[in-house]
Parts: sequence; C-alpha cells; structure tokens
Amino acid sequence: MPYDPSAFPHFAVTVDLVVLTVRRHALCALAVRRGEPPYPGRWALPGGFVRADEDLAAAAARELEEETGLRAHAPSQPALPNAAHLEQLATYGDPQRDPRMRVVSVAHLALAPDLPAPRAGGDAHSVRWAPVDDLLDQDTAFRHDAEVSAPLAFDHARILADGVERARSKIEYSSLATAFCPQEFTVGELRRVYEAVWGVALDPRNFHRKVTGTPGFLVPTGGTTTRQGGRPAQLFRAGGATVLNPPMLRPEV
Amino acid sequence: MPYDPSAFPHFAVTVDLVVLTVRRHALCALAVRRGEPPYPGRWALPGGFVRADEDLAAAAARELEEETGLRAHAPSQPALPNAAHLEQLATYGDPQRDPRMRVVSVAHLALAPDLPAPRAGGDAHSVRWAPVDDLLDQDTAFRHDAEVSAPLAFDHARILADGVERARSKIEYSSLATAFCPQEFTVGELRRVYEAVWGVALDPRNFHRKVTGTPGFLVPTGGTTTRQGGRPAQLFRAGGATVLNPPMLRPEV
DNA sequence: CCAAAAGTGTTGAACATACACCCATGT
DNA sequence: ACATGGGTGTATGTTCAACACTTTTGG
Repeated sequence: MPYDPSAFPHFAVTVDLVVLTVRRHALCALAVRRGEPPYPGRWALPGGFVRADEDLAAAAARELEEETGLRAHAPSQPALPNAAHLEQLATYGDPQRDPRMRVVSVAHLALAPDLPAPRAGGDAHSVRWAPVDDLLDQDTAFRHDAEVSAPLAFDHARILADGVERARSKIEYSSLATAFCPQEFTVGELRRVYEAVWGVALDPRNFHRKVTGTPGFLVPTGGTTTRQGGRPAQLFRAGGATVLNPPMLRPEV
Repeated sequence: MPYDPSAFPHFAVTVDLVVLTVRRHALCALAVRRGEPPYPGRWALPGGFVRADEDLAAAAARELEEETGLRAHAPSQPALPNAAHLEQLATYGDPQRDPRMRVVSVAHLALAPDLPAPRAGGDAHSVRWAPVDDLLDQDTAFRHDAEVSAPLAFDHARILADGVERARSKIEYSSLATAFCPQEFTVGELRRVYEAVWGVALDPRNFHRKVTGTPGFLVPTGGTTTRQGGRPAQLFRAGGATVLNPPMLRPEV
C-alpha cells in the first residue's frame, strides 16, 4: 500500500534507561560517560536508537543487556538469576531536547539487584553506579568529593527524577521491592531496600510482621543465613503476589 | 551540526487520545469512525501526527481541542470551564501496529465532564461517546443492539484498556475524579463518578464523611442545589489537594 | 403523607505504631 | 559476656464498614 512519506514529519526514536539498584544503603542509578558531542564528557543515562523492526520493549531489553549483562523479565514472572524488572516509564519529545535533530525518547525503568560490578558494554565507554542524590542534587553534584561533577546530559535529570519517583511510589503498593533483592533474601535485606529507596528508617519488628503477614508476598525457602550477622534469618523468595493489599505505608516526611 | 540521517531509522510519531467521561452512570470514551484505510468503517481513538516542531503534550492538546472543543489544563491548575485533565499515558510501538509504516504512538489520557454533545472536528467524520464496556468487551460489541459492532482499529482496544485502568487506579489516590465533574458539583455527583468508573456501589454516608473530611479535596462554594432531587445538597469546587491521603478505598471485587 | 437524597452518630473490627522482651548466632 | 540483627507479644490509638437515625426537599 503506497503512502506519501512527505505527508508527516520524520523522527528518530530512542530508548533511554533508568536502571536502579541499591548499593551500600543508597539508591543508585546506572550512568554512562558520553564520548561524543553533544555534551561530551558529561554523564548520561544509557540508551540508544530503536531499530527499524524492533519493538520498544525489545530495544530497551537489548540496551539493558548491552550495558549490564542483565536480561529483562516481564512483570510477574519468576525472578531468574541475572534478570531485572523492566517497564516503560514515559516518553520525552520536546523538540529541543536533542540539539542534533528531532528525537523522541521512550524512557524505561529497570530495577536490578546489587551487581558485582558494572560491565562495559559493546562500546567501551565508562559506566558506573552513582547515587541518585549525587546525580540529581546540584549541591552535592558540585561538591569536590562527588564523583559526578555536572548535571546529566539532555533532559536526563528529569527522566531520572521521574524514574525514581515511579520506583518510590510503586514499591508502596506492589511487591516490586523484591526486584532489588537477590533471588533469596531475608526480611532485613528487603527492609533495607525500602529504607534506601524511601530514605527513611522503618521499625524492623513491625516491618517483619507486615511483610510476612501479607499472603503471597514472600515464600520461605527453608534456608537461613547469617550473612548480616546476628541471629540466623530465614530466607525467602518473592511470592506470586504483585499487588500489596494493604500497601506498605511510607512514613510522613 | 551535521548528522548523518541514514545512521538511524525514521519513524512517524502520532498521539492517540483516550478521552473519558461519565454519562448516564457509565464510563464512556470518545470514538471516531475511520473513513480511510486501514480499517475503514471501524471505530478508533482520536489522534493524529505530531508536527515537526510540536511538543508531545501540545500535539495531544491540539487533537483534543479539534475533536471536542475542550482545552487541556495541566495537573493541579484551577479547573477552567470547558477544560479537561490531560496526561501522558504510555507509548505503543509494535513494528506491525500500523500496516502502512512504522508508527510510534504516544497515547494520552484525558478526563472530561459530561459534555452537551460531541462536536465534529475540523474533519467532519463521525464522533461519539461509547461506553467503554461496549468498546472493549467482545460479547457486548457483537450484540445486535450495541451501537459499535467490531473491535477498535489498530491496537486501540489495548490502549483504551490501559487508559481505563489508569483512570480507575488514579482516582483512588488522587483528586482526579473531580475532572469528571462540572466546576460545581455535589458530594453525591462525585460519588456517582466513583461508582461509574469502578463499577461498584459505595455507601453514601461513609463516602460523604470521607471526602468532606479530607483537607483540601473539596471547597464548599456556599451554594446548594436540588438538581438530584431530595434534600438540597451543598455545592463544592475541587480543592488544591492533588494527592489523597488516606486514599479512597476501592471495594474488593 | 411518602419517596428520595443529604447528612450525623455510633459501634465493633481491622490495622498501625511504639516499644518491652526474648532468640540465636559471631567474636 | 556482649554486640548484633532476627523475631514475638502487647497496649494504645486511628481508620473503616455497617447501619440506625434525622433533615429537607418534591410530588
């Protein structure tokens, strides 16, 4: 079927990734250092062009694997080892957002357990996990001891902020916080995820009762561990439940 | 700055609109009948191409005004007369979703008060409000008395379902339900919005206490009305609060 | 008077917080 | 022994669902 290609404008379409993990009690995002203009030397979110016959989710999964080695798994699928939660976040299409040309970027949000080390992708640019506070907050970004020293390239600060906000609100009413944990984890480890993502302290006793009392949230594996020190803790896997009812309550700020 | 346009694939970018309203106790969506191939004669969501120098939100607002005469207002802005809530929903980019070419569609969700009548836009194709159940449910869609008789064109059934789901969950924890009401409304009218969107019955007494007891949700205007019959009811405007804490509770299904 | 919708009071169950207290390990 | 994190019990307050009851209109 013929169609006049001059009847509509042409766009480039990219996917950008907000990849979040919890490291050393802080919520961190994956950042790559740009080599080429525009914004050479600045940190940015990983991402790339969508291919001609590629679905948006497939493009996001491909970029995720290129940058981290993680495979994506669809929501409510058994958590495989080396797999991350991946979902569409939002789309950014300001005509001026890329100085080269008109680019519409479909941002995705990925949540991953703490990984041994970020691995350089097919292109060997530098990659690192940076605390989101350093990436977003101007004051800390310009502190001399901060490892990032300028705002993110393009509109990536906005995209990252939206991704963080999505993660913060979603762990409230879904079991998504388990995506930050390894396959087997303790209640205390899960609690530290909530504390890092929300930036608050939670009562360990009430948290324990809450998560173990929500049917389908956690499944005991039978094993125990003392990797956190102290009394051995039961190990759990994520259960089948995806929505939490009643939700976890985020304390007032 | 030169850039090689053959280095990346070209896409067409459209906006599609899920415009919802509550009419005669039912949640309804705006549908347009297609004149041209593909899917001639089938119902579809309103939408169109994003222009070369147009932001995504601006394109959605333009299409909304062309189809309905409604202006869009940003979140948490005073509700103007003839203005609708508009927000980005999600982006759909399956390579096969449009048989003509590669089209990425950025769907938006609009919530509007019940309007006198849908008005034909710049192009004079037919437009109507259809109950979302008729548009989505195969069984009712093929009943002889249903006014729509085939599934929506393209992947619009999926987009509509996602928009309805977004609206259903958002009125739970935000004051968005007021976007379905006229500027001044009663507690009973607001309750009927929740009942239509969720498809449930709510206790009028508890609902009244809940919404009037949430600070910033409703502001009394001083007036009263008996347009629903019975004892005169106070009139309210939407207050400044956008998030509802605690949320409205959707009864179990 | 009766029907209909608005609004208030009350009660018992569910759930949240705060915190006292005990348990099982490593050093 | 003691520090550390895991886990249970219990008191107190808040919120919610259910429903009896009163108020103010139209017919």
